[in-house]
Amino acid sequence: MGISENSRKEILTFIQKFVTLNEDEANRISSCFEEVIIKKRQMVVQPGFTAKARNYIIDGALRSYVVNKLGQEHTIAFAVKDWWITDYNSYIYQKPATLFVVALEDTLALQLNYKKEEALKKENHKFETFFRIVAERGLASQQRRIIESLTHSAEERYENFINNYPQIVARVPQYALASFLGMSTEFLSKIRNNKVKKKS
Amino acid sequence: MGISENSRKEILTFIQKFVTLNEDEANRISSCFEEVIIKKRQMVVQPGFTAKARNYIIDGALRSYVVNKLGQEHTIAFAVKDWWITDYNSYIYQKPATLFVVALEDTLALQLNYKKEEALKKENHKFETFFRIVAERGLASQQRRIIESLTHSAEERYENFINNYPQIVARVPQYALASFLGMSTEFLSKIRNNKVKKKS
DNA sequence: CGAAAATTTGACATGACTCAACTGGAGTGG
DNA sequence: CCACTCCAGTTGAGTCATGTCAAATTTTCG
Repeated sequence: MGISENSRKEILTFIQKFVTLNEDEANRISSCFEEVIIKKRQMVVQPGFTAKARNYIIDGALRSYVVNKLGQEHTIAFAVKDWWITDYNSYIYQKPATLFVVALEDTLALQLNYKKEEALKKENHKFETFFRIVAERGLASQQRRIIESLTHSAEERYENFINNYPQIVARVPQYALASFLGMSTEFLSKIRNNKVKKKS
Repeated sequence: MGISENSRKEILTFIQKFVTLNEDEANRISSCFEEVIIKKRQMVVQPGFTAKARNYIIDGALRSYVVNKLGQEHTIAFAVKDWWITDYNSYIYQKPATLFVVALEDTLALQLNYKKEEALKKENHKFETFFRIVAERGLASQQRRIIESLTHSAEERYENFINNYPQIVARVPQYALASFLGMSTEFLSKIRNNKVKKKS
């Protein structure tokens, strides 16, 4: 019980980018997190079960994905250091998940339980503000993702991704990246190795 | 000046789905909105200019879209009665927009200015809660959109859309729907008229 | 070291796009 | 209120971007 000194420092640094906390507040919010080690391939969310926590990554990488009726996986999100991940439809509405959230490598994360988060938001305006900002930024980032996927070809999406998120590319297997970018692993492989036939 | 009685009632009903307001609070928040009529084809957000307001639709329909370098339009979102729309990347960070937001028909909307929204969120925990919930739900809805677009064929996306949002299909031109669903107008037309060749 | 997982490659298939021509309404001005 | 224009939608032919399949190769890790 209680999180490590380093994790506490990390999460508080993150929170204080957005709101300024006094010592009591810092103690209060940091005490609501649980430190967990998620082993590679371990699931933290599974379809059919309600996501009971959101996960803040201290170190490592998680990935959320759906499996369609043909058995194909589609990556919805990645999370590396400093990012949050969960199945938001499940977490926010506390209903069964449709996503898997799985560790791509051994990962150290802080979990915030839904009930505890509700209590935090209720008891202190600053905590409410913090979660509002996190949600807003998630919204803006997803808007960017939608724009990117609608307006660019497979090759452009890959180029843009490696430019914008090199730290993710470095840690994530290629099949997961391909399914995030909305293409087959084979096609991504061809793009990477310049095997795609081009006109002109 | 001040908004009409009906608009006031509509927005307060919406807000009170999420938080309970006393009379002073109801007066305070409703007084921050401005009622506007947006004529068909009129823009409320344009690339290069910062989105200074978010728009709540009382009646009518708006659409946000990007234009890519080939001049093709891609619809990012629709908004009809009870929905919000803006360029969130521009609004939240108060930086220049990349999207157009335009009226598909003459529309009555309530605009909430960024500065006024900031003040509201700051002064009252309940208002902060309200905007947090709106952002969270937006996030969840965009997560659903991303899943839908990654996991379904053009034809399935169309079928699902008409089942889930018949009220939007009824008000929105087909080219806008096609570009929202990520396909060409011609292809959507063929789907609608069963002109798509199928196997077996 | 060996097995399983991930990636690569080539041949072929196909879903969706482009282009161009045509049709039918809706809006506008005389 | 007619004539004209223009915009949205339709259709078919041809093409292309990306997918599928299957086999070979490389990497990872127990």
